Amino acid sequence: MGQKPKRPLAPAPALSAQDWVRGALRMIARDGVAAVAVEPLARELGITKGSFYWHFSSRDALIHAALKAWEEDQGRDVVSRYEGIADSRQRLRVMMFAAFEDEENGLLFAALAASSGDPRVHPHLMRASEQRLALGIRSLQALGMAEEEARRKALSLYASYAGYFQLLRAMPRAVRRVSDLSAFVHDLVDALLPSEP
Amino acid sequence: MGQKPKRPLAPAPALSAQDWVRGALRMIARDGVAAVAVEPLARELGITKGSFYWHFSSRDALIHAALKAWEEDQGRDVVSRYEGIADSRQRLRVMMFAAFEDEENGLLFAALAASSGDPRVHPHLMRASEQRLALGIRSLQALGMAEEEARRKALSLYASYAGYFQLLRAMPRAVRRVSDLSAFVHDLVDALLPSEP
DNA sequence: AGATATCCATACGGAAGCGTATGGATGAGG
DNA sequence: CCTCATCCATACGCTTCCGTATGGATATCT
Repeated sequence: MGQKPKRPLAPAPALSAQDWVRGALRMIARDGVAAVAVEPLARELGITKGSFYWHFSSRDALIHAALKAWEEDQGRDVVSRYEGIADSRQRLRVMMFAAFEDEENGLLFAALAASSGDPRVHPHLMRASEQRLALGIRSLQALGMAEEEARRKALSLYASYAGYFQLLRAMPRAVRRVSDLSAFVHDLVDALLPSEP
Repeated sequence: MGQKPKRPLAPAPALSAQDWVRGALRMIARDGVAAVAVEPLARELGITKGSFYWHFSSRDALIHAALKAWEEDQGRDVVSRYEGIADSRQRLRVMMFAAFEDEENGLLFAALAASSGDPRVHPHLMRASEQRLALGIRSLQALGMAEEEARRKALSLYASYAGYFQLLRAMPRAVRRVSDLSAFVHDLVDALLPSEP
């Protein structure tokens, strides 16, 4: 007697570094990068710091791992899913609809953008954004748009995306009661893309 | 001798609560609401906590004062500057241009939106946003737009605003090298507002 | 069974910030 | 000159978190 194993009965599946990374991403999505703290996260996972410092050398290492995982995800998506679509107009439409419909990713993006002041976040956010912007600009130019205008329009589209999820994160109810999402995106795309040839 | 008055010679102008509020707003604009800390801010002002706790009862009181000041500023601007313009199309154009051109306010808005998870920020951000959105919706309806569409378009405009400054805050150089601001806003307004009658 | 590697608990020291307590400095009024 | 209100400095206890040290538990291999 006198045992106090804390963990009920199961022999504890042993947490992996992945589990910590996923937890960190959850915390980022909820409260931003600055809120990623070792002890609170350990409590959330029902474990102690002892585990954490076995898997990671420091809090910074965890944050970097989480951001790296995020950036790789984004890159994979953009390249694999959209680069392949030949028709530029169609590619842009698909990109926009997919972007707006993936709420989880959109809210995570908003959380990272909210933490853009953090020097650990900045480079990852930068690369992901420039990749998307570049793809948008190329697509618009392929539709016969001059470079300057293509840059402006691509920025408009990207700002709309960023702002939408920023607002959704800040005041979900106010945004959702505005209207149907697909009608919203439809309007947006119709307004910002050049009309069909 | 042996005096160490720290403050050079002038008899110290005596800091006001206003000074602390302004400092808090600077810190918010730079690093978000969570970064508003008493001791660092005191150091920034070349003074100590002793002063702070004479003017304010707590850190929270300072934050609330700063947010209140911000909201009142916003409200005053919207009401006085734009409510008076009779022509709806013109009012919308003026609002958008003024909003995009006021970089300081835009970046402060972005910083507050980035801190939207903070329960102290939320109500203020909410009221300011709903006021602007409502004005946008009314203006668009006055142009003959149906309510549903007006809501969507107003949200598009507001999301563009929010996203633009979020991106400007996150990656100023990347955004600025996209193009001329006024051309950007011109494009945006032309795309999202109904064409002239 | 004994040894080794893996994974985690606990306890500690140190940093940073909040809020309080207390007293010093300065200026205005009597 | 003395007093009192205003404004600030300093020192303290408290909390939260980081990172380290150390040992315990469990599983696997031999």
